Amino acid sequence: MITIKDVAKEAGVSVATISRVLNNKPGVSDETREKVLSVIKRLNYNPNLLGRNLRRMETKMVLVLLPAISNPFYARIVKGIEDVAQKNGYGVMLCNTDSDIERERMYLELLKNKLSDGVIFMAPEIDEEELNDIGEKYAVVQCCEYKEGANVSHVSIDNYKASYKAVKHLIGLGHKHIGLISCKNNFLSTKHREAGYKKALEDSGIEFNPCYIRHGDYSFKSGFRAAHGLLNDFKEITAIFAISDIMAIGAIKACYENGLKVPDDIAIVGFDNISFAPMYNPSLTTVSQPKYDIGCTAMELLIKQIKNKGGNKENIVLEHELIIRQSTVK
Amino acid sequence: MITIKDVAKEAGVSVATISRVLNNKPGVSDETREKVLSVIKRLNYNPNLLGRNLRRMETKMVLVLLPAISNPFYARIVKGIEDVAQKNGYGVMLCNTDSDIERERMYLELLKNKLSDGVIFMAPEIDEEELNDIGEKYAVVQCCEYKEGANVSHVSIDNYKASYKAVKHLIGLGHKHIGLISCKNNFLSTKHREAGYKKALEDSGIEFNPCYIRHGDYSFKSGFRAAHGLLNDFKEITAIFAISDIMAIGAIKACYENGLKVPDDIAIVGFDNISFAPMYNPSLTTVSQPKYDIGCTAMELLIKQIKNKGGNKENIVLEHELIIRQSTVK
DNA sequence: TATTGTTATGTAATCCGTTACGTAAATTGT
DNA sequence: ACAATTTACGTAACGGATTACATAACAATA
Repeated sequence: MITIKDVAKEAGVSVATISRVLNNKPGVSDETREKVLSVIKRLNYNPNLLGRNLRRMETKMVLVLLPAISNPFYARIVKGIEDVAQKNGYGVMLCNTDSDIERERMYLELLKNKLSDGVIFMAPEIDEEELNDIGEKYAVVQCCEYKEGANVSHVSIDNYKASYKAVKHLIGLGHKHIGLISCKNNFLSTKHREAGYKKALEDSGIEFNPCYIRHGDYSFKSGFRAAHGLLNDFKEITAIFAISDIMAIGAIKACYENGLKVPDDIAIVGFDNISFAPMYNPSLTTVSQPKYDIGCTAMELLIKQIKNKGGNKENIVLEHELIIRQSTVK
Repeated sequence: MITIKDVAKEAGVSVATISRVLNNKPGVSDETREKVLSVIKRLNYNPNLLGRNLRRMETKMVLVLLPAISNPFYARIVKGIEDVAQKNGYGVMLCNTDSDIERERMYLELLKNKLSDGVIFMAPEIDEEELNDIGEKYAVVQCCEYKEGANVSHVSIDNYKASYKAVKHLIGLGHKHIGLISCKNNFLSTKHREAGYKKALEDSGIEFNPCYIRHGDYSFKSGFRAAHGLLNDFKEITAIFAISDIMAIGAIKACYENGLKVPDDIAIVGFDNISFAPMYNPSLTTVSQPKYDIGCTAMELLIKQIKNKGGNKENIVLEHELIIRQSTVK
């Protein structure tokens, strides 16, 4: 392997000069600089970042922990993160936690072991306390999903308002019996979306029926089953709001298999506006999160923290938007 | 920051002993070992891997370069890669290249700079020569998509046979005018899938009509447009084969918007069996690749190369399967 | 001419953990 | 009881790049 020493010897200068050239530092004559550069090229030298990183005690790498890359919801967010990262000279490592706390902890080792300068959680599995501990020592940002108690920055939308708006849309179309497909988990977004659903009903003088809520796990199948159950048990239901697009799509599929047409017989609203939402048949009415901006903002917060050695915690709420498509209106 | 020296001082032993305990090496008495472990826990010490990696000249990290994490096709493959990696003590960094050769090169620096022990390409943008150069010095595996000329291992299916089988399925259902939605790119898979299409027609005595081929870019929209064009220009077409599921889904959507029912009026076949294929309405007939196994195999090959310092190039072809769903048969 | 400042470059310490080698003590064998 | 072996540890070199500090050459100023 070629090291900085080899280059120094070949160019007839010291390693310090090579280092200065590599890092574009002043104090090197143009002549020497060019000679060094040509030797670097000739020897095909690549600086060993393990050495540099050890010395500088930084890696210019950040960790992004996501429950599943298969979830299309994250794609645009990650794009935002990557674009900002690249602009600032950072690399991004995406890591799948599979919503498994052990895997999450395993990847967090990369942070503790100095192999990464900071971390963005898409949906932390660890609890408030652990998150807090990490947040005290390292640069951490939560993105979309977050733990309320933890003193750790986050970027998200107002899920309560968004959900409220989605259900109000259905009510505005004349629906009075509206099912909800939610999830059994501790996510704050879930709690807020359920609360928004209830508030919208209440504000419109519609009585809340707890039996109209079914629980899935964000999967297509769970959405399918939940909708199937709702439609069988409550013939009066004419609309369903699902707290994720994938479950909403499962619900549409269930409607069709039950001989019901969407939106003619049943209206469906999802949440997230994943890339498949406009592709589906019928295309899906849903709440759009400004995913790209969320990603950009999260990365910007993280970089700020890295630079300030962990200072400034901030919480940022971005605007959502209801996108009306075929699944509620012809 | 707490270093190995602090731990050594606190435990009253030398750094060598700490290191031996950290790495489970022999030559430490049980008593000392326990004392060291308790100090490590008490001080909340995390070894700095930058030091270790520099000394060992390895990182136990591998790079996975994929064109877009938003493409659901890669999800299961990545899962396979990760599972095998974890079993062998490797971490996986996923990196989005956006099919951008510069971004790809940027991430390849991580390999050249020793921040990663090897790389798996999902679809290399760099040409044969560059790939060859990298393959000579580093551990490299190509996964699914590959460059034929490069002397670099790959894992894939037989796209020619798979495509042949898909088109034969349509012919077996009585279709004689079959459109093809392909892509304009240099992927070998594309070439092979087109060739399989032609061969299937030929073997069944159906004349190949070059106008029946339209080109997309793997996107939903491009599939939509291609199908739209085909249906408008050639009323006799009763079936369409798309070389990717997403384009096939675009095609289905186009059919519905043209007032044609799938599969009653038009049969559609896709390729890849992404997670959305069974969810779609109608569910999509498609060619399934053993994605999880492909991922596992690729990672196994890579680990073998890392251990053998770049030796043994291997090419492995895994079996595909045609999955028949609603889009071709009621 | 003596002094000060500037520029280009080199020397060596440093970052943290690993490991080859050395040593002293304990154990075994005869 | 003595030599040979084993065990448990320590010392210091090492990996590659960075950087504080030192130095030498030269120019500018008084």
